[in-house]
Amino acid sequence: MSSNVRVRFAPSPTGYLHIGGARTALFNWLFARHNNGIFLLRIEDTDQQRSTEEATQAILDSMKWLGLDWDEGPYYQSQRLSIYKQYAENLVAQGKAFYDTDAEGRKAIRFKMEDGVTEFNDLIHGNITFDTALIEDFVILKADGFPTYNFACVVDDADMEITHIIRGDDHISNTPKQISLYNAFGFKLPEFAHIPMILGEDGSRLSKRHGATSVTEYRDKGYLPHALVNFLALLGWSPGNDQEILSIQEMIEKFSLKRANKTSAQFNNTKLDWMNGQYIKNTSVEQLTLEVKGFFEKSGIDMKKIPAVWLANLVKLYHERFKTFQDLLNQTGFFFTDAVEYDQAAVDKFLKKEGIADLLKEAYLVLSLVDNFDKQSLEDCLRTLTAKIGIGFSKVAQPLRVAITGRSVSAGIFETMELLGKEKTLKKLDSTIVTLGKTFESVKVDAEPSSA
RNA sequence: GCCCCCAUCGUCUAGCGGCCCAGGAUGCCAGGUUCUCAGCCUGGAGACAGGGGUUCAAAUCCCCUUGGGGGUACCA
Repeated sequence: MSSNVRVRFAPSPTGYLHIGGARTALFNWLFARHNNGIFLLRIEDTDQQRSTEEATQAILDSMKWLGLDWDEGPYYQSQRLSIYKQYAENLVAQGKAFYDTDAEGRKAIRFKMEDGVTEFNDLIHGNITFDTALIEDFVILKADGFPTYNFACVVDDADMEITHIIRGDDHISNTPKQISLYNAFGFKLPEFAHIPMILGEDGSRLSKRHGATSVTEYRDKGYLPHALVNFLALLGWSPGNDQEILSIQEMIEKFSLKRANKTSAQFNNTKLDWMNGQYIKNTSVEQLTLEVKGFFEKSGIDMKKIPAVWLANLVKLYHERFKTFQDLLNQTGFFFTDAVEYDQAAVDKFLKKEGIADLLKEAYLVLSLVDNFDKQSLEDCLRTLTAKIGIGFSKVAQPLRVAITGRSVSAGIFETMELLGKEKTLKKLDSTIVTLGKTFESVKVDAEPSSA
């Protein structure tokens, strides 16, 4: 069943789609889908200086990545110049607008603001009143023949029969101008819903200095689009119960402007990370493996030599341990290199002890004798070793972990060795034993070469 | 400066006059599981910006103050 609801997302292509814009797009999209209405996309490229094709493409890509599909458009305002001109001249003919030349000699058309009171009922804020005497006659058609935002917006929204204007509340103060325009033309007024803005983590306006602010950056850092959508949906809206993880379908079913907030929200990367982790845990290993492959490839790892089964095992081992694909890459980088990159703190804590080299050599020896290099055999092997020496298991597990992975933190040591394989495990271990003798000064070890 | 919007734990929020000495999530702290971390489980600390009203009763309604955000362009 369709309805007459028609909404739009109308970004200006002067930069990437940022988080705030994405949330506005999402609310429009959810509103349209919930009401079986139409969601259309309109590119407001009326600023010839700042609009770029790259930005337009980035916005379209971001929308697609997020899954925000549109039913009409994208329409480009730059292709509708004659329409705006016609409407503007019509206003001049009616005496509601006039030509004006500024100090720089630029000739533009200005709209005559009538003194009075403009009041409208915002779907989110309720009644909002403005004294239009405080608003000056504003330009509607610039000297370059392009319309200004307020003008093009009204002409298009009326022409495209937009029923609900859902946009950031930074547009509240534009609304009286637009309403005056609607009235001047005799257009039917749409409903207005001004949703709060998204602020940076420090509560100030979201800007580049807050780190990642564009949708593409989140994509490139290995976030899942649904997680971002879910997170964004909960910024300024809630389903009314304690549910935080919602499928797209659930969001559509439950979405309502009545449950949208008036208060601006601060973007919180930490919670986004948690949510992305939740989505990763709820995504199958098969699916993740596919995406991880693509992500690792883009990150410069030669995946052609990596068997699919092996990668799936890696993903399985880290399934509950990583929050983003970038995070996974950071944690598992050592699997893809021969050299061991040491974390200094880990070395200081676990390798700079007397007798460590000997202990690792013993470990090397027994490990080299393990035929089936699987986690069970490895566990039996190492537990036997520590029992024989008479030390706690962690006394060997940690040095071994640092020796092989370079860090004090990793997935289970047996699983890690199994996945790494006997050859590479021994190679890394040997490399550490050698390094211990050479450069980890303050450690007294014999200069004899490590056994192989 | 002027105009507009907003105000519940650090953060995201539930709450729409009594069910709230305020619930959930995240983050943080502690304990458990354990080869480390993560995860998971259990517990804990943590908020109605301040001041006036209205009312038998206010986080919820009104006013003021303060704080934050937005606008004031031939930007959108």
